[in-house]
Amino acid sequence: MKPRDENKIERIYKATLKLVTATGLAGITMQAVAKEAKIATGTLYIYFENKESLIVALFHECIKNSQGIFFRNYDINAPFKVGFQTIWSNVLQHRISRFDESLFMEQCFHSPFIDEQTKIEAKKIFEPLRDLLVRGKKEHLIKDIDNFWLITFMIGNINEIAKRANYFNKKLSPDVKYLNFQLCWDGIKA
Amino acid sequence: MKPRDENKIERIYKATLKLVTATGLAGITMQAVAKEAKIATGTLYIYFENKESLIVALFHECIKNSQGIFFRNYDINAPFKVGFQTIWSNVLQHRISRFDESLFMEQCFHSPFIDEQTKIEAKKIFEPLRDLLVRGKKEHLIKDIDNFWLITFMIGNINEIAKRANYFNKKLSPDVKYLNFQLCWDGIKA
DNA sequence: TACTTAGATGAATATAAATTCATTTATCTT
DNA sequence: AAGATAAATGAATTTATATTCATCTAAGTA
Repeated sequence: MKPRDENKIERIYKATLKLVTATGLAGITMQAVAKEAKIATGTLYIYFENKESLIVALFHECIKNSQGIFFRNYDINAPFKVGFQTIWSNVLQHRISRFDESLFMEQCFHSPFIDEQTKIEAKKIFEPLRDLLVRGKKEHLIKDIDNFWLITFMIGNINEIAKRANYFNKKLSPDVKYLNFQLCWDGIKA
Repeated sequence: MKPRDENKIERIYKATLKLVTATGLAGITMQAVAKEAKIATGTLYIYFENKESLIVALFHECIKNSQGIFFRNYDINAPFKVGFQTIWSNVLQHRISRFDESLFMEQCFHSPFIDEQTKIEAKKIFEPLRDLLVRGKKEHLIKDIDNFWLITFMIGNINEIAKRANYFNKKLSPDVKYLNFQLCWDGIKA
């Protein structure tokens, strides 16, 4: 038998992300994906049952990728601010280096493809961050505000940096990253 | 001759926004819009040349609506913090009360429907805010950081509050608004 | 009141996109 | 090396969606 070309799924994902970045979820077609991935349209259906399952599979892949990055080098025993800054940097790093995946996930959240249950699952990524924030409040290092709003503040901040950096083609030097972190930190600190 | 029912355009816009909120730009069809607006599909084409021009027209309508709200009650001669808080509140108010419009505009930015020139035009809304921030820096009230990042910080903050408030069905009481403004203000203040 | 004009309708048509499938190709097994 | 098996292809088919148009309706005008 002929074995599968195991790079093909990767190629299909890449192609889909590229097209979604260019034209949005509304603009992609299976033919365009196939062409971009340099395979025949029929081949898509060997790897994915249909368009919806391609998108759902890619969504889960993106979630998995982000999990691997968000808590990299995060030491639960490090001082609060160190841990917080590590996660902040990781999430920003993720949004920048995998901008197309971030955009794709965001569009999926408001599409007919992803069901409610999946959305709820996807939110659980941030559990360790919640624990850290509780600790920060106990240690009186940050404002005593509901985690919900602290995370809203932090994530909103990071998402917009990534979006506008990408959109306006801004380079995120260490200085610029530091300055942005400072805005976020001064906001939440006690 | 039979006159146009001038409420019809409004009904079509409402229907489109409702559907985009529910299923994203990727999910809408002209038939669904017509059904939601309780008119015949053919009637859509009396008011709009085609699907694209419906979306483009609605996009411009949304931009216009936001302009009217962002600088309401904004007094250019008021103290810096007052002016800043007025704009912050207005933008948040807009994002909340016209959440569907905000979502629609955001999706349009990454869709095949809106061209580059239109996107650039749409960004000009915030001009008066830029002037205010320059003044705040001159008066040493806020950090001496490029406007680009200050606006990124402020808008990212507001957008995420609106999104998560909507998504998790959170009520934004004056207390919660104040607490969120405090996070933003402590971030940018000198 | 009869006539004219433009809006409204929704079934019919055109177009575009998703999906299938007969055929070809590549690799493995014996 | 021949046969078996599954991948790959892309044209053909099906399905979905955009758009048109013959017909009807309502309001204005003479």
